[in-house]
Amino acid sequence: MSSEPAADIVIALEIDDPALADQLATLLGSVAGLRLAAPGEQATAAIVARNRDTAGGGDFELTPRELDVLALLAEGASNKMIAQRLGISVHTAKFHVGSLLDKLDATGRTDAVAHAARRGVINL
Amino acid sequence: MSSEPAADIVIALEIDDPALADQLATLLGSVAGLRLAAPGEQATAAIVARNRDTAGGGDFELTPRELDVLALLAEGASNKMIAQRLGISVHTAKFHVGSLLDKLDATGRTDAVAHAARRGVINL
DNA sequence: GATGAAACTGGCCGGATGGGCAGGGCCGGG
DNA sequence: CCCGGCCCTGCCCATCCGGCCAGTTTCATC
Repeated sequence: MSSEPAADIVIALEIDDPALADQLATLLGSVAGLRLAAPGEQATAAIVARNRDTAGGGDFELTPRELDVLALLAEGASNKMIAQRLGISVHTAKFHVGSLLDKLDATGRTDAVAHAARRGVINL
Repeated sequence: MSSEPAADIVIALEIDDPALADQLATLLGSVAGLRLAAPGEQATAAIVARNRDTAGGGDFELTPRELDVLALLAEGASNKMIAQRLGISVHTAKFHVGSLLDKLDATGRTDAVAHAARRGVINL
């Protein structure tokens, strides 16, 4: 293995705004001596948003009930647990989870909490 | 969408480590479409240190392979996807996920990524 | 050579998950 | 009054998940 004198600086993008994140990813992707972090990778530094601008594209509105199940989802709760905690039936829990997956554009509950955490909808 | 780079992205450096800050300043200073913020200037984004020292008591010893599947887990990947991405069988993927659940004290894969994110093992 | 850890693979099975279908009630805007 | 959104519930079904059993190889250490 060719050991370079200085390893690349690994930078994680923690930007809510998809457009801005994409711009930065493009700009930084071609910079030598610097590399974007893969999901889950330990980064040296992170880029965070500074000014809170109203997100134009990825704007979604979760209903109060959906926020409830999302919080429980982040705790690793099963549909049965969600139903018990919220005093609703398992079917309704699945119903809300389904809406969450749709609105968050997630393939599963794990992906849903990851996306929500990335966008700052929930706080892990 | 023809989005023209109307204005440069202004980035503030908020790094304690002078050496790292200097490196980043040098690297980013030569990137077109992006400039560093003047002192006190309103920045679009900020770069913060993500150097987490996990040394201490509660530190996990996840094997390299387990870190691989954990990263994919954070992307919402199914066992099948993990197997394909890693070039292993679904059984082995499930095996590693099982070890992960055990070591992270999680009840499921969703709980596992939440715990891992909370403890800084991964960054979403 | 033995011993252990890590990685890998297989089968089996109960339960959870996700998506589809179908309803219902409540409430506010047009 | 009717329509739409939100919330709730039921059933069916293919798939996935997690845990159990079993085995293999490779590698480093003793």
